[in-house]
Amino acid sequence: MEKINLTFPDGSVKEFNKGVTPFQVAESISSRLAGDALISSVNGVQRDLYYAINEDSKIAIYTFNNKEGQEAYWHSTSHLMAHAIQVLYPEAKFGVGPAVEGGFYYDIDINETLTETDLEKIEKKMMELAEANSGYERQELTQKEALELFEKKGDQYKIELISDLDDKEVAISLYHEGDFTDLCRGPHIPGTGRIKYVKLLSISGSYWRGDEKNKSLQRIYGVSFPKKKMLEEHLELLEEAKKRDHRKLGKELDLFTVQEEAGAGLIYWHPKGARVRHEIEDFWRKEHLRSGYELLYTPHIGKSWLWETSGHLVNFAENMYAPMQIDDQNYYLKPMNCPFHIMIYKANLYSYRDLPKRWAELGTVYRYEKSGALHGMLRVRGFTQDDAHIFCTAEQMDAEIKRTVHFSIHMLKSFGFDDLKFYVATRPDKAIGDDVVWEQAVTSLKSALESEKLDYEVDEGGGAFYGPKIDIKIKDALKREWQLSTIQFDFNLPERFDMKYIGEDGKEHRPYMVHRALLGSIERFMGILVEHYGGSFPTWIAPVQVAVVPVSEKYFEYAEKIKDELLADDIRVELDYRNEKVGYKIRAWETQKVPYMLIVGEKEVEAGTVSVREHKVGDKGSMKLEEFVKIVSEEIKSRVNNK
RNA sequence: GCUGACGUAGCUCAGUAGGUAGAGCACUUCCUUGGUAAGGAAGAGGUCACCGGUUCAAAUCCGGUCGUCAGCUCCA
Repeated sequence: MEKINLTFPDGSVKEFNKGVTPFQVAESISSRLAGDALISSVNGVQRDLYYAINEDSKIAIYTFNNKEGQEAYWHSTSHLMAHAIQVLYPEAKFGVGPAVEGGFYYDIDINETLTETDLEKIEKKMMELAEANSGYERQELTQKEALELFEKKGDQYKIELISDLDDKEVAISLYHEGDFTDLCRGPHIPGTGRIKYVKLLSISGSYWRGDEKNKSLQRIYGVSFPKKKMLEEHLELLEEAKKRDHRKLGKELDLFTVQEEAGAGLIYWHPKGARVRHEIEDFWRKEHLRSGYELLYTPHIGKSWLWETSGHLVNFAENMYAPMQIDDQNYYLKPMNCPFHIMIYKANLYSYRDLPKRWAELGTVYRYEKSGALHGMLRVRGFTQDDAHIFCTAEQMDAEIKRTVHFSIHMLKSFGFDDLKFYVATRPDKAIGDDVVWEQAVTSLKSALESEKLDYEVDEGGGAFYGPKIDIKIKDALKREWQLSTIQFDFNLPERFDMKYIGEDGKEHRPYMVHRALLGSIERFMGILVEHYGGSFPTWIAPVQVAVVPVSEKYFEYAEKIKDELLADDIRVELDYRNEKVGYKIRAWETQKVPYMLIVGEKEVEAGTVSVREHKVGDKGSMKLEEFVKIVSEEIKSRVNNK
């Protein structure tokens, strides 16, 4: 028997018979691995477990514990779901059914509208089919053969997909599983029996190939796991996300509303939400001043000249609101702050000695968003960017980028976001500015991250048309990613507005320009903050920091004294005058997620103390008010986020 | 914007063989003055999102508008 050498991910090499399959390789390691193995990769190409290896190769075996294995598992489950649907709805036509983050989906075309009950039916059928434990068998064929097959089935979507493939470049493959056949690149898990726990989560519309001109299909989302506990944990996480939904908490904690009568996508900040916002903005301003920024205020509308010059009317028109006529001139509501900051720059002639200029503004902008895109505070039509523009010389560029990245990390961490991911987005297809400048700018962005020893991913072609950018995403308490910061080069505006500065040589030069937003928008940031903390804000940003709870009205006078002293110490305090028992009041403030309660009754009046109760923790015993003030003030001052 | 679902008191929700509305919480008043997650009683509160249609009669059926939700698309 001819032998081949297989190299494992850890670098070790083992000898096998030629034609060995990844499954046999797994078996040779342990029966447990063979049982858990889902797919493999041979020389970097993902393969089914029964793929015959005929030459020396690098091999890796994937189980559900690997991202690769998980994807295959979910992908195979989507086939199983399609299978079940075909059994239940023989007329069904199938679109695509990939694995996605957190599960899988399949787009199907059937005449009736599916409901939640139908999902249960499909789920049940899937489990039935899984028990049959049929294998996923691969078959390769030519484009012509594939077309004939699906024409016979009358599946126009698959026909369209196959027509776009080229069988000289890629193998066109089918996978058979029981009596279900699907066009699929693979690989798949060994058999349906591996699929143990399935939950179909939701159903919604989606266009064939994501194009709204195409027919709308029904998309069923689901998730599956090999172990019951995994499914339970996953569902718990979804449950937790629902509990933390900022729209729900926004209502419960009376932070904000969006009102139908007043307009979609427009946020009304209630007093409690406004207090949180005030804290965020106050901190933001102080930190910017400390970091060498100057603050600006600019108007909310501007003449069309501004937007013609900036190019917004050409490139951003679909997001701008219709103009209003003032003295026979067209004025537009601003979708961005940059032209205004540039106007301030142009009001003076600067020397290279004056640069860099770092100008920041909490600038409220309005953008038209499609009604279906609106979502609580996360996607709105009017929002306040924590915007800034940096104008500098070419020589200063690298240092400014580094400085901005540094500052951004500081800001995000200050709010308790410690898990950060960095992305560098490069030149998109339609872009202005020449390649050399783009190259320089991208290098500058990358080296800024590298010098800070920060890992980053490159988002090829993800830059704005006017320049490349660094995006920073955070992971919240539920491990969900949100993009917050963006740091963008701009090769466009300095040119269009003919900006200049006088260099050392006495001649005019074009300044470099960087746009940046660190928190993104205050509305969106607030929404994310609410979800991250599940409404239990750190004391320094909590709308109410302390609630004073008198045991009965006999102690109102003492309670008022306490309240006044806390107010004098700049602590946000409320006194509960309600004619209720302590238990009732404690429950009320606890559900309002107030960090501290001070219970005062006869004992406290006599001893001159307060009884402290901490949110989520409970009774902390009694102490002198001064002592409590010291503890809380320190907590606020050092902005403790995680207790 | 598109597809689908939904829109009943401040909030969470009941309410289909079409016969002009109900609960809990919250709110108001009274009783109670009570120690660490809901004391008791009474009361007030809704042109059932809006507009139009079918009908003797519409929260309920039909159409349109607005809005919300899940996605698609897009993004701070």
